[in-house]
Amino acid sequence: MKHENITIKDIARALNLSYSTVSRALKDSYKISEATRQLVKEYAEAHHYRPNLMAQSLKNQKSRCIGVVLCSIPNSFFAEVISGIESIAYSKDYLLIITQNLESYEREVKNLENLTWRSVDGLLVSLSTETKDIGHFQRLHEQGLPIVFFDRVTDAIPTHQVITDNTGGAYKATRHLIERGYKRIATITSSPYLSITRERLAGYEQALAEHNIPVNENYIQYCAHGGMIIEETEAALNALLQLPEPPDAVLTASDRITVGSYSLIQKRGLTIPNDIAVAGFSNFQSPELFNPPLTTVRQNAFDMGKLATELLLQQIESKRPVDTFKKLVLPAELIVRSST
Amino acid sequence: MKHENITIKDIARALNLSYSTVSRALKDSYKISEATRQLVKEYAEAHHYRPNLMAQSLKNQKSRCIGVVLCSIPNSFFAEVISGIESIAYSKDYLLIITQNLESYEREVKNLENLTWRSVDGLLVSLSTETKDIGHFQRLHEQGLPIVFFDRVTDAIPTHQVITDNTGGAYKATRHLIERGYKRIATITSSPYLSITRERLAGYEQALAEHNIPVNENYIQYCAHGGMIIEETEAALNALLQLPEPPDAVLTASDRITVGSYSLIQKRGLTIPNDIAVAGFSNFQSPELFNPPLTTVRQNAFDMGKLATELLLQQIESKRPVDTFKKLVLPAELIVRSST
DNA sequence: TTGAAAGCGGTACCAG
DNA sequence: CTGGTACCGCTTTCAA
Repeated sequence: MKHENITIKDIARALNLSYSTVSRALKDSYKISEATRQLVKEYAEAHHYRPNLMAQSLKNQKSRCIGVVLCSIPNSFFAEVISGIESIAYSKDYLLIITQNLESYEREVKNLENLTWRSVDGLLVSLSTETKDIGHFQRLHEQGLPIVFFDRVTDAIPTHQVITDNTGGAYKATRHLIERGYKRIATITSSPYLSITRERLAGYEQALAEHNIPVNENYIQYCAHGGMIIEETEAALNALLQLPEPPDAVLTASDRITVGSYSLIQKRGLTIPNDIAVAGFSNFQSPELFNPPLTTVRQNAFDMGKLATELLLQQIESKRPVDTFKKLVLPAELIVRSST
Repeated sequence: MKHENITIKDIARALNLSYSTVSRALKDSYKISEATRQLVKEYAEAHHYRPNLMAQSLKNQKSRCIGVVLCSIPNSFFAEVISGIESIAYSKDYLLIITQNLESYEREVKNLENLTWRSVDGLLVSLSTETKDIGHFQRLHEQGLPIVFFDRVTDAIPTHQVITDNTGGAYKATRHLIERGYKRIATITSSPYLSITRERLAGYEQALAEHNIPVNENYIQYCAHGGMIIEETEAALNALLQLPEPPDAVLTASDRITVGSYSLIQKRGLTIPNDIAVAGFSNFQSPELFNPPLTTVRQNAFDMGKLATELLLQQIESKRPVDTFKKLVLPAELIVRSST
């Protein structure tokens, strides 16, 4: 009842052809007469023929599904990435299976099992903050499953990567703070396992080094779950403010840490930027509406999703195995507002 | 290479049984001896047997996919809804196909075609602002495809619905404005085609009526695309501010309209709430960080996604056709902050 | 209780 | 260039 869709057999019967001829005509296979091809195509068109994807999948061992592995869908950065992924996937008739792990290694593994069960044709992955061991991805990669990492990547698996110029972004923000005259610049960053943490820290340290400011280890605070748990951000902030020489500026290295810190600082009655300046990585839609307007390092999340998907589909559809991999680095944009 | 998964045939061969026996044993079919059932199940377990979903789909004409139709993935409200949908769908091994139409009727229709081609088992739908004619959904519904509408619903199709108490939310916000002493309360709302627009308008008018304030049609402005296009919000705001008696408060009826208005009002150099107060429907994560902190009507987006999905799956898996439909109404929460 | 076989809708090989 | 047929993995009648 639900799908009284026309099938190849219907066409064959109607046109007095064999199934195989119809199938070939539809796929523009080389050895087929122009006449039959025309005939079949016209009939198919007229009757709204759409190949049954389940049958195709079963036969071809391809599902035209791509799996997405990330920590949180409503996170503004990842929501934008998904939007970018959707734009490409959908235009190429690929289906998206989106999973979120809420920064849990266990859920990441479980989601991955589900995705492979669904026999996805490829994977777009941004690692969870808890993920130290990437064996689960390694195994799939060795079995030949195309994987593209984005944002939170790993170099342990040879694949395409799409990331932001995190080092450059952190560098620009830190240099900006230095130039504004701040002397004691701290940073609250994400899990030390993550590539983005290392990269952003590198930019932070590079800017300090260029201005002959020694790195003070006390000024570097980690949030094991990227600020998903507000208590983490609070602990980090407390640790900073309780120092004998508390920082006069802080670079926050993720969306949730940025917003969490902003809120916590204000709750403590401190004034931004007079008591402490804040610059943060954030893809919030309206940081200019914040009080005070927030200086942000913005990532191009939509394009990241698009590019990662393009690379993945390219690899999925490539005839011969891909063995040279690209690392795409998107620019990070520093937007100075009055919080610094 | 990629999927050296064990199949039913492998089990049958190993255990010297027929395919059909194995299949039945695995599904706890009634006529099967306890002994064989045990044997098969243990072997399957031990060898990590997972049924091939593509084969199952083809045979059962069920894809275990549900399609999601909405306007914009990164919109904070919908992103949260998706997160709720994911939480249920994934726990029940359903796959999610998410489409976004950017408030375009044409894209909505096109996406719907793609979804039905994918033979989804059911649909979760929130209409686009442009959608006046719902024939495309009607046809599918008549063919027996389960559909659940959420947020932006239609009464023209008998199905489950999950919505927010929009009328109550708008009523509470408007009453709050009246009680605060504002006299000329305007509203900028979404497309007149949408259920949420009508419902929110009803609440607005109810509050005015209860306080014997006549409705001034000039104080009601529509944004045809729900504020997705900033120019719409700007035009609406201009229309209000150019009135001989411009409003001293405004109720904004969607996330994007709220944020857009906030930004535009500030750009004009007006002070909130002194020059004009703002209360708005919004699921932004941190309206308390705004300048000034924003009074919001908040919806329970995550639960909306969860409930809608539960209703849909219930219907999909129900043996006999469902003919009584629920309309679930979630509470709207007014959170007063200093913008009013 | 179990087995054999048809079929879901395509694809691709082999013959002709 | 076209037709016949086996098969992808699973479900489900029909017989035994």
